[in-house]
Amino acid sequence: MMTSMTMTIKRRDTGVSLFHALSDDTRLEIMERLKDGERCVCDLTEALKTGQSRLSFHLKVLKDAGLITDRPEGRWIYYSLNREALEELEAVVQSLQGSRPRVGSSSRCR
Amino acid sequence: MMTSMTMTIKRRDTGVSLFHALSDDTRLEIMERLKDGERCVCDLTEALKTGQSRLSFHLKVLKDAGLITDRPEGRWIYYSLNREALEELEAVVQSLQGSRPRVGSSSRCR
DNA sequence: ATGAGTAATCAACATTCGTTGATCAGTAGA
DNA sequence: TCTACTGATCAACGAATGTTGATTACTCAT
Repeated sequence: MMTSMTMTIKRRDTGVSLFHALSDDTRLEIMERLKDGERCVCDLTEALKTGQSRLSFHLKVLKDAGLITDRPEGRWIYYSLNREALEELEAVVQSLQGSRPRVGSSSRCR
Repeated sequence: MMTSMTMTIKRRDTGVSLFHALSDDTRLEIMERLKDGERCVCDLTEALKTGQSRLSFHLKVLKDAGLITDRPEGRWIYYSLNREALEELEAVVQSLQGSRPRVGSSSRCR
């Protein structure tokens, strides 16, 4: 549990990698598609109408960030959302919203 | 108010630009600093111990994404968080978490 | 074993992003 | 007006990211 309102260095790193993974239209659309349940790469290729290696690249980015997981079955590989990573993401966002400015906390330049 | 669980194209675009703006350590640290209240560029330059043009570049990215606003006063410019953009961000994150997979919604490849 | 299907990886290339130092525009004070 | 100061913008460069087509590894069916 995170008690401090100040984001730790570790949490900032986590935030940077989560935000980076989501900072692409194709990857956000992949996340969208996975909300309904797991999907194999062939489904996604068809749904997104894109090349296989391109999709594979983006899946890797999401997987490396921990946002999705994969499960091989036969000759297919199924991808799913990782709900824990999304909770972590929400925590990062909330820590950005967290504190309210203290009265008189504005700096004064002279 | 967004009713559909499906992210619209517009919301995806918003998401991409918000996530991109936050996908950098320096920018996340700027957001951190602004949580306490508005700060002028000179304060931030000193706090982050970085060059002026570099900081200005990152402030512009955050501002273009709508995450911060600026207010000129005399020869200084004060930056603040834009709470609305943070709420928008939270909404995007929640829409990623939104639905639970329906039973039997997994695709089956044959 | 062979052939077809699925998906990861690689190399090459193009595009985008971040950094640096210089210049420019605006403001305040002498 | 002249000077000092703050901060945006620009050009040049290098680094990181995304795209494409080809290759590779693996599984399944025949």
